[in-house]
Amino acid sequence: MSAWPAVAPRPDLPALEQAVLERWRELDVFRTSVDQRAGAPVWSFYEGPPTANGRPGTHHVEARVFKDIFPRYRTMKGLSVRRKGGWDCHGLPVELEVEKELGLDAKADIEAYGIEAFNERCRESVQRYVGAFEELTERIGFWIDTDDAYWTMAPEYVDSLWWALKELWERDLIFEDHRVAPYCGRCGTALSDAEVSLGYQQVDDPSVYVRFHLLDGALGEAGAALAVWTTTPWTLPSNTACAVGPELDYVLVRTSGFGREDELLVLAAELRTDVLGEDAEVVRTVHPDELIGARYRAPFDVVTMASDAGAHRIVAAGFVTTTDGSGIVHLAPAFGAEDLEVGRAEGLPVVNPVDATGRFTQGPWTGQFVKDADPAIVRDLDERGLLIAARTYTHTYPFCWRCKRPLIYWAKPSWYIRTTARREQLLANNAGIDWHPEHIRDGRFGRWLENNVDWALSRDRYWGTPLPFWRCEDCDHLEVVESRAELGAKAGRDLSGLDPHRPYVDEITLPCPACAGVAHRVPEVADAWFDSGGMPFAQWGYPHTGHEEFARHYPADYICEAIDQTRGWFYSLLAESTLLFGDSSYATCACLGHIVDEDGRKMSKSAGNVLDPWELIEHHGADALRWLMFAEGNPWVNRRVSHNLLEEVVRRFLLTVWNTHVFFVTYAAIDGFALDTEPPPVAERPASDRWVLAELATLTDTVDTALDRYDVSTATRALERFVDDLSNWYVRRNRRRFWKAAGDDPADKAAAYHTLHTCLTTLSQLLAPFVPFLADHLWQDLVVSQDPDAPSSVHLTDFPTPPDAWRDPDLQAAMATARRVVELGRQARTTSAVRVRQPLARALVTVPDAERAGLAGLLDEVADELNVKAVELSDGTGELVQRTLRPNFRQLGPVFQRQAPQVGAVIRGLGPDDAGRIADTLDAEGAAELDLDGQPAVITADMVEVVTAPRTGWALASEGSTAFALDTEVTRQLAVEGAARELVRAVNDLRKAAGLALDDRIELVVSVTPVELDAELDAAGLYELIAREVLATALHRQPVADGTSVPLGELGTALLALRVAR
RNA sequence: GGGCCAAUAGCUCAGCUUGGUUAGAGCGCACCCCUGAUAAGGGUGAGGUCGGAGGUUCAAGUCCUCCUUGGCCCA
Repeated sequence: MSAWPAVAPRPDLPALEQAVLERWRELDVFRTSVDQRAGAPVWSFYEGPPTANGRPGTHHVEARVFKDIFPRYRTMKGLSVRRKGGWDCHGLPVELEVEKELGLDAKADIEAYGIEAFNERCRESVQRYVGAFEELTERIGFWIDTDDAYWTMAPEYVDSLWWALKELWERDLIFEDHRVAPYCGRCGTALSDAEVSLGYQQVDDPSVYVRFHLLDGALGEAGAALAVWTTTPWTLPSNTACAVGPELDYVLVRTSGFGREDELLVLAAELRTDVLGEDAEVVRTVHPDELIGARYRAPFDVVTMASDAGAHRIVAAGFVTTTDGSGIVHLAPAFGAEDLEVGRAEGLPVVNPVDATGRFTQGPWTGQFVKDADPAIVRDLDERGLLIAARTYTHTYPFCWRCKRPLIYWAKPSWYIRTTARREQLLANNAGIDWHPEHIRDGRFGRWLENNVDWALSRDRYWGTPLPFWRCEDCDHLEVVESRAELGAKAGRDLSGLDPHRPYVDEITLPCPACAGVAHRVPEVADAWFDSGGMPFAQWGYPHTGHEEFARHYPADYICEAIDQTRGWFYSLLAESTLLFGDSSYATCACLGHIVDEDGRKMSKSAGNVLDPWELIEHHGADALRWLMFAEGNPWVNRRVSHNLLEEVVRRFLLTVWNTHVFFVTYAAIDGFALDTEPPPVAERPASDRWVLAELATLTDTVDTALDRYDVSTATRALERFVDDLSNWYVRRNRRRFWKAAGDDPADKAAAYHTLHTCLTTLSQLLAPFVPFLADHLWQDLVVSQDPDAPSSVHLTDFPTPPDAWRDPDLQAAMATARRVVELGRQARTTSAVRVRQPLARALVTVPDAERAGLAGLLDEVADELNVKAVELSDGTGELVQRTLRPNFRQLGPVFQRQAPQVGAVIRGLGPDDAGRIADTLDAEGAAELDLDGQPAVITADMVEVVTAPRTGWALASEGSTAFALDTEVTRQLAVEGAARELVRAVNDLRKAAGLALDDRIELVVSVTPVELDAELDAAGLYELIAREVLATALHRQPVADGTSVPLGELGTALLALRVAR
């Protein structure tokens, strides 16, 4: 048998973790843990990788530890859980990072720099940050195979995406159409939402109200005009329709003072005075139905339309509101997303007289930047008598974050995935996903799917998956390829070594199969979310390779990301798998809340409250950070992280585990306890052993069930409670069993050691998925150090299954009662000011009937804890107790309804005599009659709880129907015993002050005065007790020359001296 | 403007799906104890109109409606 390891009373957790990491590396524990489950049923996990475009932050730790815990748990449960890593490599964030490094400012700059060189820099940037992620990943104990990781920029990965795109194309699920996007004319590029949000400014814009003369119906005949509002006069020449709200109220008003006398205008009733002032006279209300379909005269005719059929009429649109404007919205489908949407539904033409630099291409303002043309356009309207009013409007408007120029919303041709064609299936698949939290399904994600619009697939960028679309420059025929192999075949040369990125793919041309023309690749790349959503198949290179792996791992049992991925990864995964395979690519999805700072604020660079994960880990350790993530608050809502919270985790939880562990190992070493000794049968162990094992069994069930349901909160709460029970009840109550002389009761001692060892090793296994470092360290100390044949790491063990012999719910309930009684006893001690070290003679306890039998077996435990010689359990009747009744509303309520509160009051108000009488009646007959304001009311036994309490005049503490009465009389004999206890304490103080080891033996010299006290201590055998307690091999009652004085209150004084025994 | 989430003790959070009359824990605070887990440990106590207003019910922190504040997402 091997020696127990040395354990530090105060551990350096980060250093301990480093040592564990070192051993994991040496023994290749991660790989072993996966490999030893080869052949077991597969539990599939997909890594939704971070985009490697910046250093990892604390929020990455959150997602990554939640991705770690469940695979670890499932592995311990015996499943085969492959952990294939991955890296998202493409996308605008990467490009922006590189642009910043290179000092580039616009697409023109990038093209001047060269796409080839630029993309090379993007590739390098990704690789650089991947390194940073790999480091952190290892340090936090996230077991993911980064050597086996997929990279979305890998040619094979891109091949898979091309296959998917061709598949969608052949199913008619991809099309090209106009798309309105925020656009910077100077930079020549559309901006992403993220970029747009960088550049909002508050500005004054023109706010103009314009007359659109009606041509149809009664209103047209009367010469009425629509009052139309816009803040972008430059879009008016492109007007194709006006929108009204079908639910809004409109009025026809007669007004003067806006350049015309007695004119008739139509606008929203609610906005009449805002637009026209108090003087406008309402002629009549106008129902929207009267407006919808009516034609009006266009404000400009300077722009040519392909066809003006159906244009310049009034349409209905739900988005029209009365928060500002006139309630009549001018529509220019080329310059507004909503405009375009309505325009499509209504079959309106898209009129776009603006080029890619943001300048007019038609009309009198040709060549001008559109926003600069606003004043001239307003002047023109005024000159033609169409201007009602020109005001200013203060609002936030997006500006280009690079060049500070105002953005315009501008329609440009884009590629779409026709997700709307599969909307019902998307919804059905979503309904089958096990969301955590549940509300995501019908809330954020479900709503979003219900309002699904086609997926805007293309980006006019450089570092992305190039769309595999080759278009003939002559006949517009589109050729889509599913791989580099197919591309090579069509191009007639070997392209197997082609880097499928720009600019290389752009250089490939194909002969058009439809005509004699040449097909060039379209310039766009794919939205990087298409890459991410394709990982279920593309990570294996499917369908070109990896059929078997794909089949084995599709769909994922579990994925996890923060809530901001609902419209990102969660959507792209679901959309692609639904469109390609018909089902969802994931069964369970955990959706984490964000990490915020100590004050609940979002962490951001500008607020200066970003916490570097490395700093947190170096201070407190990865386990502390992990436990905080799992245990602090609800994972689905925003949670706080701070040094203070981490310190608390360490103190409250990790160190409590550690202290218990240290206690065990310290005494096991002193005693030479060996694991290979036969453990006493559980049934033969003392009650507290059986109790703690029963609690351990319950804990194991709780943690198992909770993890099975992805519920870390329940699991961590149960673990925290058990650790507290183990440390502050089991160990504290049973300390003496570990240090008492071995000869006294070897079976009891063995029971104690085996019980605590079982608790700690099982705890180590239960903790393994949560705090893998500390758990494995415990395992080394407790198991590996003793048994070279044991699994070399806790992570290679099976999740524990408690034997039925441990289970004992009755004992658990009894101990709960005992502990409640102890609490009351302490309360009684405190109020009576008799310290616990002073023994007392007796106490009387009352508990509810149901708990009496259980408590009876634990009275010694209670007596010992409270230092009372005898704790008696009252039988609830007789002279010593009085009874009162408490109403049980759960039973009373349904029977007495309105009278329930009254009945309850009567029950509560009964004096001890009446209550006792009724309790007896209930006991005998099961029912009793109460007087309810002269009316009889019959109650049954289940409607009341009988509360008994001692009436002895002793110090009393009670709670609910449990009461504790303490006889506080200190007799001379008890006082002398108290003095002996005092001496034990004093000697142990001296031992400690002298720096003695726990098992050093001493010789003790004592001189107690007065002599009567000395004689009493001797007569009661208390000197022997003292000697035993302080490990004195000899106790000399003789004068002490230079001793330590110990006051013994009114009883006398003692002088003490000690030396180490030889 | 729409959607979702949150609001419980000074602070951080449980409890709400299943309504029951004394709403819990940790930290902090006050007082105390222990001294063989000791640069640890333990106890007792104070502290809460459960964000606000209505409603349903014999009974609401818990269910419903509206509102306020904050966060996230979308327009």
